[in-house]
Amino acid sequence: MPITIREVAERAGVGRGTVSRVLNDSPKVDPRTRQRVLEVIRELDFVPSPAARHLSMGRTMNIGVIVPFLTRPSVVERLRGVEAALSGSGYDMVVYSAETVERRDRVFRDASRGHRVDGLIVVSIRPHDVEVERITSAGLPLILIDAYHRLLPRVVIDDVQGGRLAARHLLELGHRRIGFIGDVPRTPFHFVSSRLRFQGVRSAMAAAGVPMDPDLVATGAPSLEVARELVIGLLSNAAAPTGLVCASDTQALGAMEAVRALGLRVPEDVSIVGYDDIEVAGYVGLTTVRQPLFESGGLGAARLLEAVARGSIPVIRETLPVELIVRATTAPPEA
Amino acid sequence: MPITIREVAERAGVGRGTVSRVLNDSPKVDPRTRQRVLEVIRELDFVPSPAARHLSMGRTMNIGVIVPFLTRPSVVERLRGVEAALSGSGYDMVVYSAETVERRDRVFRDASRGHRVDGLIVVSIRPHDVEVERITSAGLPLILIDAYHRLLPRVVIDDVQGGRLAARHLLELGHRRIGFIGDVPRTPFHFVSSRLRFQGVRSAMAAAGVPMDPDLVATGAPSLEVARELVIGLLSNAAAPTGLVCASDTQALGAMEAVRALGLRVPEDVSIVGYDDIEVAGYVGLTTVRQPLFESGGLGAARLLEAVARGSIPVIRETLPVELIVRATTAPPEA
DNA sequence: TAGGATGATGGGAGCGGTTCCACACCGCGA
DNA sequence: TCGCGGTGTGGAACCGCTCCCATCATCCTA
Repeated sequence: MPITIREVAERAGVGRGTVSRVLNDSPKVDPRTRQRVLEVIRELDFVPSPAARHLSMGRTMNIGVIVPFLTRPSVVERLRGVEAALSGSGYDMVVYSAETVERRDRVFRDASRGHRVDGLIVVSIRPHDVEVERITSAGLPLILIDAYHRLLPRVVIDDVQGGRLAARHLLELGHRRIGFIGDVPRTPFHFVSSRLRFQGVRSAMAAAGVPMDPDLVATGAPSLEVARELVIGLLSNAAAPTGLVCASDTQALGAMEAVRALGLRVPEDVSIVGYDDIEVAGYVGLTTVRQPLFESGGLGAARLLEAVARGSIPVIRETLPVELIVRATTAPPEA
Repeated sequence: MPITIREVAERAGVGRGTVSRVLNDSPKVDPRTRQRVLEVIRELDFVPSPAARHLSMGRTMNIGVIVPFLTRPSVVERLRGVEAALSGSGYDMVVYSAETVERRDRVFRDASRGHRVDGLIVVSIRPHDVEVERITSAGLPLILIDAYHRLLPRVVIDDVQGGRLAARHLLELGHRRIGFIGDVPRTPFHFVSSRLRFQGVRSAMAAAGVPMDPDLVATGAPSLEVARELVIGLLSNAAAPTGLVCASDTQALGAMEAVRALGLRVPEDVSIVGYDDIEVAGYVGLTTVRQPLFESGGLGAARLLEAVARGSIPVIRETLPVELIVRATTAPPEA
């Protein structure tokens, strides 16, 4: 049975209120008394019960993080950022993972109902209006990372710019027939990054006065295998693309495999640009767009903590920049 | 201000005790009363406060998970398994990440002191004896995943067998000069899997009557780059290995890069076996050892939940099997 | 019809903290 | 010497729930 504040008080010969005051370092405690209490606390290895503290203060010292598939490296990286920012703040990180569509809704209810957490971070998922309504009306601070909602604060990464950089790079190399491999347009989670990246590609093309051929755009589940099949389809086309922008490195790897499967070469026959800069990207020499994933998680968490401390809703709409990493999968088109 | 049990009781015209009984579906409640209470609960969208519940029951409904680097895909995969097993159990998952050595100790203290969690899962880290002592004497159920301690229950994967399978595969192909690329022997986290895998390699070699050349063993940080340098060193040797077993796929990728950097070919000049079967392994055709990572997390969490329910310590020492996935990076040695 | 067994219920106590109020004690000036 | 304000302090009340005990209604049996 763990030590309670009462035993500390007895042992130190003071009242429970005084111990509490020491714990919350309230100013009105005699230095000598404080010293004595602190000694007893150390001696007994006393740690106040979070549950009791929460009950009387109405705060839980938990921050909830709702994430989609932990299989996505980008999600994990953001989660790491959140964890790093939370660590040392006194807040614990409670992870709610919405791996499947059915779990999505339950996770939102679990996380936002009752008094489970003091604040909520939602990564890469767009909450429904009713969820937003419930959460905000419950006074629960909420921040989105890599997601958009007109009523909510967010930290996002400049996906449009990322797509633009990728396409512009190919254009500058001299490519004209540029394709795009993206995520399916409408997912139950409302992932939007792929769409935004595509938007960036289009805008770069438009700026360069190069028409975008809709036949060179293909979407599907963001797996290596699906991407490979999509790209095989594109390349079998009469007017095949000479350059491809992919919405993720995983898909870019699939694209590379497709090119090779057709007996073609990267970058001589087809240039490929990925997105994410995952570890193997460097290994295979993939030209890609790097995003500050870790930082986005950290920034979101930091802003949320401020809001929780102030008891207000976070105010931030920040867009972090991306960076093009040129490696070996892009080159001027032959012929 | 959220609804409390008192308001539900008033509105339903019953006592608080009765509402509590309904919530915990205790048998002794008249069906009609229960019905009425449930209606009011739904009507008011009432959710009992976890903090209050915890305080009076002495349970927090939190399970703590201590993990090392979330950058390791294997750790994330196990975490997914834990999360899946916890989901729907009513328990929330609190993640403590020990990214750095300094944080390691603090994380253990945070997680085990006070009444923060009802049970603890430690992934891939070996707790110190004093930590074990403190946690168990506090009556906190604890289970290790991918780690060993003589006093603690565990779920591990058969690393020795994995190493053995990998080496045996190379031996059967006719290799005799077999090397090993592993993790540094002593890390602050006490990672042991690399060592066990090496042990398996040795035992397979011994069983086949093939001597193991200590010059063909190299260890270093488990990154692609470090592995590449190590392998370049090995291959520059007078009597270079024809086959390599690597303690992780990441290292195997580094090894492949090294082989190529030296103008040699995989598998014609050097056969390579990885470990983990991460996503890109299939992509690059890496022969590797697949382990039930997700399952190990799930099994550990399930056993812990049972123990928490029974109020006892978990009793399990389970070793899960591995599987060799033969792809394109292994072949009989030339010459 | 009285008495006992049984089942359903109300409500007090307690979980371990925080907060607030009352009070003891101090030094001060009148 | 007395009264005053300020400072530290002890302890009651409370946070929202569970648990347990006492109470009461009901039904069965002698």
